[in-house]
Amino acid sequence: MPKQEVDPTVELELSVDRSSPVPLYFQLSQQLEAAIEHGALTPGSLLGNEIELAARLGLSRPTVRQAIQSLVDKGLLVRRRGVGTQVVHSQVKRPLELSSLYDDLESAGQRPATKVLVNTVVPASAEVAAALGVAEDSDVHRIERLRLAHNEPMAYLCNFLPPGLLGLDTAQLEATGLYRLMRTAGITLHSARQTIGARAATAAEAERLAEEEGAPLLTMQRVTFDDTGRAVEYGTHTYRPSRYSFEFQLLVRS
Amino acid sequence: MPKQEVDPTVELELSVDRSSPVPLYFQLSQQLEAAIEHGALTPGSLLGNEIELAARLGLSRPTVRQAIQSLVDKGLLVRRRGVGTQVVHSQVKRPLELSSLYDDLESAGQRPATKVLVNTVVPASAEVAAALGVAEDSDVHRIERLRLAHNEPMAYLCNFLPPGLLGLDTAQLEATGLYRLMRTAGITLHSARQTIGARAATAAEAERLAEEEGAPLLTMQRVTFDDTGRAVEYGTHTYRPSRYSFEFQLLVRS
DNA sequence: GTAGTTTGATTGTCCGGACATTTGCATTGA
DNA sequence: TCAATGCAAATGTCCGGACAATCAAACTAC
Repeated sequence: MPKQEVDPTVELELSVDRSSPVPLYFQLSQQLEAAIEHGALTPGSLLGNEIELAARLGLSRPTVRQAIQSLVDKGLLVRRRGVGTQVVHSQVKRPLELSSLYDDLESAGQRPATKVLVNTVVPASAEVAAALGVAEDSDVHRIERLRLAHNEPMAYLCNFLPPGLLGLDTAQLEATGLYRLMRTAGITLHSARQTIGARAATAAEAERLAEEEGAPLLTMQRVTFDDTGRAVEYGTHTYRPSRYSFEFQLLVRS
Repeated sequence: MPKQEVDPTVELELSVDRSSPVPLYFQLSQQLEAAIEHGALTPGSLLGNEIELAARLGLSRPTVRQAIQSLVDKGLLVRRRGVGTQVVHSQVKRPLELSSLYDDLESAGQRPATKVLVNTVVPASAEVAAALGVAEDSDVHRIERLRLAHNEPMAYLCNFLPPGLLGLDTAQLEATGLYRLMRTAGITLHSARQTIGARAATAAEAERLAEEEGAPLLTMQRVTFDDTGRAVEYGTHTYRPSRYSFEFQLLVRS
């Protein structure tokens, strides 16, 4: 007699609230994600078939599929036709997201500090104009900031923004990150194009970051677009590699 | 009389082949993507409502939605309830994918060359064992390669693989990339955890890459997992920043 | 004229079903 | 014993419909 595989979801307390305004598929996917997170669904275990799961919850199969699919897109589950849906052996933290350095540091418990060096309006150089898609020599905001952690400089951030998009208050910039300001101003961030590289520090850069001239620096350039396709920010950042590196998770598009 | 907005999809020749084995939603999404790619669907234009589109193609609305959704996930379209579906103002190239340096170079028309320096089996160090999830001192493959473009060294790649996963033929490694070898060996890549940083070159590193000691180097470490959650590769790479930088597109998870 | 209201258009969610395709396992046959 | 066949299970694809939520524009009232 073959070993009877126990369906883990049977023991799981799954339920949906039909009177709630939050979509049913979302309620389900959140519960499944939580179960995976705290180990109720162990990696590698099968996730019992969709039909029965739908029946037990009183949902339709498309709704259950939508919930499962969202977790597959997050990389938490793997589906195999003819086999079933499996929980991926973790290691999955979170995919690379469009996050600000500020948020990264804050979630790492570093209590970042920001010092605004420059907050002014300048004519756009050719490089900035091309990145933001505005006319050369037209007005753009220029912000230069120094990001500190534990009172040590960590990164030098130079950003350009198109005019009239955002009220750029120096006090607010020191209290939070630029991305958070943009979001609260009603800008829907959509995508960004990034380049990460390295180079030797110039004398000016070295001074700002308390490094020596010629020391290796990690560099990042980014143009960010909102959901209408407008470029809303162009940034040129330099990081001290001893204090910061880019860490992220990628999923294979299949 | 208000200006009559012309629905761009009306002029588009969309059609599906029901006898084809390729899914209908996929046929549609490919045609839409192609139309966006070569400009038949201009950025910012509305993509006429789903219901009518479905009717015109003789498809059901869920099928059309599935096609549209896949393009939304790729960042090519934006949906707004009560408004419609818009083509994103381009700038979108491709999202960050789990690609090999080899493929990157090849698609840039650089005809990369690879020189295998080391291809052997060694006992796993603590670091390697932790990354691959194997016992310390157990056997692992070790590969060291030098990647060249235009006869100039560009990157030094050091990789560790668990044993028995792959036949590692030196000739094959020089002819193509490691990732392509893994895929053709039937390994389904799923996700990877990466760290990108910078540091000064040691004397040995400088010699390998034809740089000077202390010159800035771009570094990348990566652990790759297949869809069963096994770690299938751990790599430590160093790049010459004058020859290579990481360039990619991110989408905001919403 | 301006502010608030209605209304039409469009996507979001959800249902219940049908059949196809793939996989793994058990059975059968040589 | 081993290979080929058949079967059951699971996900993949697709349909047609229903109602809800949201947004923008037209409309109305002041």
